[in-house]
Amino acid sequence: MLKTVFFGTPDISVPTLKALKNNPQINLLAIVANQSKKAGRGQKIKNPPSVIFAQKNNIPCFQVEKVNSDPELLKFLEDQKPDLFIVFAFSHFLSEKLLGIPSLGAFNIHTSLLPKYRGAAPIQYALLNGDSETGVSIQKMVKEMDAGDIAHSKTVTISPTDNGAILYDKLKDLAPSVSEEFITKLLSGNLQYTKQDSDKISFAPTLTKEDGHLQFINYTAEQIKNRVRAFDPWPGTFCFLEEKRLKVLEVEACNDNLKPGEVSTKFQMLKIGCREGSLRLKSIQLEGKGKSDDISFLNGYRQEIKQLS
RNA sequence: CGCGGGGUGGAGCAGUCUGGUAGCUCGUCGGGCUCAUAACCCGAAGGUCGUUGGUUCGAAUCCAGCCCCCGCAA
Repeated sequence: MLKTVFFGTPDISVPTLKALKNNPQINLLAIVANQSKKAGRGQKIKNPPSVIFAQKNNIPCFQVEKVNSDPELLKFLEDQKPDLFIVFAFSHFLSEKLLGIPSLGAFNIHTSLLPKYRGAAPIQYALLNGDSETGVSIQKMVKEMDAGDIAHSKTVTISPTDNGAILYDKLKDLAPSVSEEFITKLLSGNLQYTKQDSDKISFAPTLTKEDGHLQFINYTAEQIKNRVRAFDPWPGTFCFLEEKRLKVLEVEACNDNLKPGEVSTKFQMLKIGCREGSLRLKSIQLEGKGKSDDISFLNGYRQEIKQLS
C-alpha cells in the first residue's frame, strides 16, 4: 500500500480523489486543502469540495493557509512518512523541502498536455487558442512550476462547441483514469519519464476579470469567439454599453459587413464588427438584469445602441 | 449587517419622484395584402403590477417587513 497524501481543493479534484480512496493499493493518509473561504452572495463560508469529501469519508484533513510552514501538517508528515504526494488543483507552491518528503516523490496532475500551458489556467488557454485537443498530464514536481518530467498523460479532443465548463468536465472525468494508470505503472516499476521539450513550452497565466473585457476592434471575430467560449463560465466576457457592463455569454459568427467597432441592430439582432469579420452577440446580460437573447434585449431596450466598448 | 440595481400579460421593458386599477416593442391566435418576406395593414386573447401588512376615499405608485433575481466586491 502506498501511503499517499492528496493536495487539492476544488471540485475538479474530487473524482480523482475518490478513485484514490477506492484504490486498494492506496492508503490515503490525509487530504490537504485551502482554507474555507467566504463565497457567493451573502458571503457565507463554504467548505471546499475536497474537504467535504474528507469529512464524509473520515479522512484526516488539513486546511492550511501556508502549506510550507503549517506546523500541524509538517508534524503529521514527519510522523506518517508518506510514500507519495498527489497534487491536483492546489493553489500553493510546495517548497523543495516538502517535495522531498514522500519517498516516491510528489506528482502533480495538470490539465493540459505539458509542456503546453504551464500555469493556472490551462483549460481556458487551450480554448482561447482554438486548439483541437488537450489532455491531462502527470508530472514529477520540481521547484519550477509545472516543469517536471512527464510521467503519464492522456489526450482528449476539443469540439468546436466546447466551452470552459464542458472542457473542465471532460478533464475532470479523464483525470481519475490518468491517475489510476499512473499508479499502476508506478507500482509495477514501468514508469518512464519524458522530459519537457523546451521549445514547446507555453504558459497559461492566471486570468483576471479584466481579461474578459472584449475588445472588438483589437481582435478578429474568431479570436473573440474563442475568448467567449474559453472564459465561460469563468472569468466571463463582457463589454460596456454606455457606462454599464454587458456580459457576453454567447456569440455567433455572421457575415455582415461591419467596420471594426460598428454596431448593427437590424432585424432585432445585435451585431458588431471586429478587427476582422463580425459577430452577433446572441446571448447577453446587462448589469442588474437577467440574461437574455439579443432579440428580447433589443425589444425592451429603449435607446439606440451606438457603441459597445 | 460589504456596495448597488431589480421583481409589471408568454419575452424584454416603460409607468413609481408629482397616488386615481396599466402602456410600449416583440411573441401568440384570427383575418387581410403581396410573386415573396425577419415586410406591411386590421382585429383578438392574455396581467391578483413578487409577497404580507400599514397610510389613504382610492396604491403598480407612499411606508415597513419578508421572499427571490442580478451587477460589483471577495
